[in-house]
Amino acid sequence: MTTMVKVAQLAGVSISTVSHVLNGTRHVGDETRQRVLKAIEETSYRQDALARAMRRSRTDSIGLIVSDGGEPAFAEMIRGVEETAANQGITLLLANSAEDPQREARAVQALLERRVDGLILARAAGSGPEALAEFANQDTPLVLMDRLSEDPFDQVGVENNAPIKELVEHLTSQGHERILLVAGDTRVSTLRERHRAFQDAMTAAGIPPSDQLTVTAAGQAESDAGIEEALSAAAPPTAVIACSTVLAAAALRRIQQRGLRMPEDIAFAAFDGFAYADLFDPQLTTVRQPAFQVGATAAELLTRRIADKSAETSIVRLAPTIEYRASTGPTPAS
Amino acid sequence: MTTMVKVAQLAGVSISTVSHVLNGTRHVGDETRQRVLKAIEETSYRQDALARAMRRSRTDSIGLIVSDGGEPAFAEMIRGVEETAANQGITLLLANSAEDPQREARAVQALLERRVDGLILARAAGSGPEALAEFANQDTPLVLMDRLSEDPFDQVGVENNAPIKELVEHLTSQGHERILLVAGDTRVSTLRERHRAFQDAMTAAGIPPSDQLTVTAAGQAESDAGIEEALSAAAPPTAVIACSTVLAAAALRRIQQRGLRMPEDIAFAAFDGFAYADLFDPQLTTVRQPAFQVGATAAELLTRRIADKSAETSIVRLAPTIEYRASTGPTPAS
DNA sequence: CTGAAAGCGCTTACAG
DNA sequence: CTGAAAGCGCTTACAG
Repeated sequence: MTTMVKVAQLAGVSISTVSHVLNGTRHVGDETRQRVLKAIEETSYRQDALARAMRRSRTDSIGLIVSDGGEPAFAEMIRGVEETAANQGITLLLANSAEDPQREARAVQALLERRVDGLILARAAGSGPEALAEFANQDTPLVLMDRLSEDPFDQVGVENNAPIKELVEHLTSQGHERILLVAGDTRVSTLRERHRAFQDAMTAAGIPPSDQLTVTAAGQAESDAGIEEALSAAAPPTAVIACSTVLAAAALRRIQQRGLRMPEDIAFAAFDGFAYADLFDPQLTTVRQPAFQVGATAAELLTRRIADKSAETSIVRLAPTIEYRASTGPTPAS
Repeated sequence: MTTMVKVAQLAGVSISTVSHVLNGTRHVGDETRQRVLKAIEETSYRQDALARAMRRSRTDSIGLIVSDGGEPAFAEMIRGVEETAANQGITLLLANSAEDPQREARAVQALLERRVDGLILARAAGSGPEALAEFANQDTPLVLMDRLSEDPFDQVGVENNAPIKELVEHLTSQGHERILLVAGDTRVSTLRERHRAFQDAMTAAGIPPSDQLTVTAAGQAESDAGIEEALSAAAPPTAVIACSTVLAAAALRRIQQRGLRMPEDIAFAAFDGFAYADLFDPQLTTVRQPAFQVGATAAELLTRRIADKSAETSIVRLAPTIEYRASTGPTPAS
């Protein structure tokens, strides 16, 4: 492998000069610079980012740990982070905790050992507060993505209250009173917020939320069972709101199995639904998250923080858009 | 930041000993080792992977460049690579070329500068052979993923011939003769292979493939126009095979717009279709790729190659499974 | 069983 | 306008 020493010898200069030509860190005489450039070319020299990072105490890399790389929304967030980082010459180190706090903890350690300049974290469902203790001392900046908390870090996620409220109002205005909420694992902050927003909106509509019409469950099997039970109750729901893609899929399967028509027998809406919700029949009402933008914003918050560790922490909530389609009946005028 | 020096001082040993305790590279007396461990604990020392990598000429990291992070199949491959790497203590550096050869070239350089131990590449559509020249000298191992080529590298992708052949036979056996192939950008090797397989299978069935019933196009708009033209022809197709998720979505939209019923008016099948193809109505026949497995295999091939640079190169083709559903009419006995 | 020292490939004051 | 040299934090022969 070619190093600066060889380049310097070939060009007849010192390695200082090679370094300065490479990085543009000080003026180099035109003729000298040409010789260096030529030597770089001839030796097909490539800078060693490791050695550079070690001297500069800066790697120009950031880490991203997602809680579920399989969810389409997270795939989009990853794209947003990557693109924003790449545009700034920053390399992305990616890890997936798969909702396992232990894997999350290992990933945090691995990335810190690699001296990332900062870290973006979408926490695993069961991840406790100790996971964040590491970052309290401000050595390595941390940005919380999607799954927010009360901790004093930069954060970016989506607004969960307003869309749920709007959805509930849309359904209740059509006369729905028995609305099933498939909320999933409420240890996850997004799902907890949506659950809470639902209860508030129902209460505001004068319909006390009932446990029979709320499915909260950590696992897939539990969710399935809960949905089945709710749909087969004596007074079944006339509408369903599912709080995530997987939950929506689970609910739709049960609805199809029972031969229920949407929206005649049961109205249906999903938070963060399917990539091609318009291709379903009936087309599905969906709360669409600006997932790419969430990732891009996380990367921006992080680079800002890296540049200025003493800046005020900011918490960004991006607004999802509700795409009304046939599965919830007539589209509201908007 | 704590370094080995501080730990060594605290424990009253040399940094050699600290290093050996940390890495288990030589025996250390039990009492000494305990003192070192205690000092590590007290100082909350964390190894510097950069310095370590520099000395060892090995980073325990690999790079992955995907051509389209937005495609669900690639998201799965990324997961497969990440999980396999993480299980071996290897960190993943991720880049997305977004089908842009220039971004791909930049990503390759960035990852090589970071001294990844090896690279997995799903090439961008328009990427030429010069992109691979870099790797001919065997310095950094390269594995080609999903989009294969004639070049002498380890490669992993899916078998494209057999599923297309089977699909065509399934359709022709039902009497379909005018089958539209939506092939997309045939500069992409997977799409080129599927296109070719289609022509072969049709010829074998005694139906000469026609240009009117083949849409090859690099861009979305072109594809849309081609599909529209084919569907509105005097002798429209009675069946459609779409070669990717985006192409399938484009075709389905046109089919829905025209109010065509599936499979009565037109049969439909997609290669690498939708995450929830069973939730569509009618349910969609889909060729499902083992995408996670493709990623996992890529990572395995790469680590094998890193361990033994002189091993025989291997080309792995994983078999997709065809999920027959209502959109292609009666399911074949299997 | 342990330590002193060289060196991985850079950047960056310091000096002229 | 340019160079000599220290040092980033480790690993690893070499020596005892």
